[in-house]
Amino acid sequence: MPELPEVERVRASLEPLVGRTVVRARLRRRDVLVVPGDPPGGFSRTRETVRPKRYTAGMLLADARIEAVLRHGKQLAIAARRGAETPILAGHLGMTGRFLLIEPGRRVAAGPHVHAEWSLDDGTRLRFEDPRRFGGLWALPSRDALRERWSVLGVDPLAVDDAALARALERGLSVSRRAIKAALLDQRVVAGVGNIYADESLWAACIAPDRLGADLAPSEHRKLAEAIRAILSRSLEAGGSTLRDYRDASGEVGSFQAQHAVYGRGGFPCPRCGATLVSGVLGQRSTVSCPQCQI
DNA sequence: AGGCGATCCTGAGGGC
DNA sequence: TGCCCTCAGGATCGCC
Repeated sequence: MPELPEVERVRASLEPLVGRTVVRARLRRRDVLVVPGDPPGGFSRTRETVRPKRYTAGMLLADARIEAVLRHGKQLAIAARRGAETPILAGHLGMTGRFLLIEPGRRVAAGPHVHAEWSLDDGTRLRFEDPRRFGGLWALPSRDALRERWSVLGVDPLAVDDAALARALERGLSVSRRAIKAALLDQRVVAGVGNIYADESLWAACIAPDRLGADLAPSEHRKLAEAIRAILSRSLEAGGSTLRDYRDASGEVGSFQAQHAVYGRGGFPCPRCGATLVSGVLGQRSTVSCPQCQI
């Protein structure tokens, strides 16, 4: 489950693309790409029959020069230039999505879930694969379109402080009148926290996941903001958490899973107080917490 | 209007 | 050993 640390590693490992020109782009599965005119979630997710819009290789950045690889929360974007145009290819890894960079001359067998492939002017190839297809690609016409797409996202967890967290939690009833864990999973509140780091952060801040977001005290905003920053930056240093699928674009795994205090550790002792960690379901997500020291 | 349940999808892993 | 069943989970849609 790539969250911010994992997505940031993927972004960094895609940096060698900057300056390269895409000489060939190929889409193998039309339904992993959302193009202008498609329903927002992609035509395959709508119940009614929607005729797919035409897509062009240009939407996948063919003949464009890559200028930057960007990230906001868990969202990625490859920004490019083709003459006066500045096309963007945005991406989300979902649960099992991967970008894979293949050096010139290297052969890597393609599995059954390679949905898009690119060739670059130096012979490097790029693949997007995603067995479960919770991820996807979005073709955007401009940087403004990317800004608009990202404008709904909340603050960056690496920079979140108590004031920003309090503001996000108090912004409307929708965010505050629900469990703090559910609020943390909402990308409009803090962009980039997912199930693993929500549980880890709440444990580090000694806050029970089912507390209402609106009921947190100012001191708890501070502790939680500190916990989110500390855990995400430690995970980033460790290369993220590799549970099953996660790899960066060079195929490297992360090691932060060895430092998880609660995620996946239900029934085991709390590393802080020794009480048995309890796992349950909150916000439709498996949730592990310490019943004794998270209050 | 906001909150929450259902939904998409495939492979890993447990049980027998 | 091999099959079958359950479960994991981000984001969106639709219902209350």
